[in-house]
Amino acid sequence: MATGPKHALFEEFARVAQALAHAHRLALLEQAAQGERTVDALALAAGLSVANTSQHLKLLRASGLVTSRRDGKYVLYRLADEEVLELVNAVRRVAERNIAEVARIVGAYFTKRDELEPVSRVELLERLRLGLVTVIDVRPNDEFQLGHISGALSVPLEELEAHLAEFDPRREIVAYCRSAYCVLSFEAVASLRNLGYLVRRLEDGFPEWRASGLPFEVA
Amino acid sequence: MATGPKHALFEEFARVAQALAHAHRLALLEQAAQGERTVDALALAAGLSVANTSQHLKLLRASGLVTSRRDGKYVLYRLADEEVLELVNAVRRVAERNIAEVARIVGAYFTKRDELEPVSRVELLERLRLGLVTVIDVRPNDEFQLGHISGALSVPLEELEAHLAEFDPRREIVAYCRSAYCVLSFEAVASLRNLGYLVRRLEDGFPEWRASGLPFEVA
DNA sequence: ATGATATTCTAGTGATTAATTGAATGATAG
DNA sequence: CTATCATTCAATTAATCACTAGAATATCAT
Repeated sequence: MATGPKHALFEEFARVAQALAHAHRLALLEQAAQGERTVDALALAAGLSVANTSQHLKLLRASGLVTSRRDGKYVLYRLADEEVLELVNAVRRVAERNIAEVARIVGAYFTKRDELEPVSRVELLERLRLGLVTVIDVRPNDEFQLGHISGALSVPLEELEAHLAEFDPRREIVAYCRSAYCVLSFEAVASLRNLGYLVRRLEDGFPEWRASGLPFEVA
Repeated sequence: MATGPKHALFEEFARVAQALAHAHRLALLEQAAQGERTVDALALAAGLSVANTSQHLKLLRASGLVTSRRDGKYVLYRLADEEVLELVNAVRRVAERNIAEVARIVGAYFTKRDELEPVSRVELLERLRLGLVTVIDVRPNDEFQLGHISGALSVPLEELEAHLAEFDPRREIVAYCRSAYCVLSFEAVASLRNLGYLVRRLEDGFPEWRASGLPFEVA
C-alpha cells in the first residue's frame, strides 16, 4: 500500500524485529552476548543442530544483530554491538511489564527461588570495593573464561558443592549468570540459602555489567 | 525442544518482537505514540481498512504494546507506556547502525533534504528559554491538538506557505514531527531553506520530547 | 425503541513464509 | 589427504499471516 522512504524504513525495522521473534534466536543471542562463541558451542548451548543453528545465525547476521569472524577452523559469532543488548532488554522489559503470562511464569518459578530484590550493579561495585562480598560466576567455566566480573570466582552450578570450602560463611555472596532470567543464578541462590549462606543475585547478567563499563577480566 | 521457564519466557519475548515485525504495525505504533487515537484515525493514517487496523491493534494489545479504552462511541488506542517508545527506538538504532540498506535509504532520501545535524532536545529547550527560536509542529493539526511542544506553532506541512507571515526571518526555525524519520519535517526544512530561512529539524519527534519530561501542552 | 456510527469478531482464502533436517559443498589445519 | 568445523542446498512440513467480507456488538442521538 504505502510506499515512500518511510515505509521502506519500516520494512527494514520490521526485519530486525522479525529476527528477534523466535525463542531459539533469543537463546542464541543470549549466548553470543557472553562473548565470541563458535557455531558448535552455540548449537550445543541452544540444543539445536549445527545446520539449524547456522541458518538462524545467518538470519541474525543479515538483520545486523550479530557479527562473525573466522579464526582458523572456527567461525566466531558475537553481538554486533551493545545496542543489541539494549534492544533485547527493551523487549524483555516491555514483556515483563505488559504481559500477564510473563508475570505468571516469573512469579511461579523465579520468585519462588528468590523473593529478594537483586543487587544492583552500582551496589555490587561499591561492596566489592569495600571487600564485603564474595562474587560467584555460576555459568559454565568456558563462558567464565570469555569474560567475567573482576574478582569473581568461577563456580559452575554443577560444581557448587565442591566450592563451598572457598566461601567465608560470614561474607555475603552475590551470584550472577548470563542475563536477567538465567536459571543458574536462581538455582545457586536457592541452594546456598538452604545451606545457611547470605546470598543474593546480581541484577541482569555479565553482558550488562560489561556494557556498563564496569571492571571485568578475560581468561 | 528446550522446555523450562526460560524457554517459556523466550517464547513470550518472541511474541513481543513478532508484534513489532510488520511495517504496518510500526506505522500504527508511530501514530499511537502521538497520543490517543481512534481506530478510524489510525486506519486513515496508516492507509489500511478499519477491519484490518482493528486486527493489527488486537495483536499489538495482546503483546502489551498498546492499551485501549472506550470513550463513548470511540475506542482510543495509545502506547502502553514509554518503554514501548524506547523499544521501537532501540529497533531503529540497531537497524540504522547495522543494516546497509537502512543507511542507503536514509542517505538517498533524507540526507538529501537536510544534511545538517538535528537540534538536540536539550539544545532546543535552552534556545526556547532564551527566546531565540520559532518552533513549528508540521504534523496535521489533529495530532498537534493531542499534544505539542510548549510554545510551538501548528504549521501542517500542506499549509506551510500560508503561515510564512508568522515567521520572523531573523529567528531560527526548528521543525519537528512524529519521529526520527517522519517525512514531514524533512520536507518542511527543505522548503523553508529554499525560501532563505535558517531552519533545522529537532531530533526524533514529539513523543520522545514528552517522554523526556520536557514541557508540552495539550489542546 | 430505532437508526446511525464505531469497533470487533468469525471464518475463510490465498499466499507466503518459517523451521528444520540430512546430504553435499567449502574452508582450514595438520 | 583427512579430519574438523561451518555453510549451503534441496526438500518437507508446518505454520502463520495479512487481509477481507459480512455478521455481530456497543454506544449514542433522537
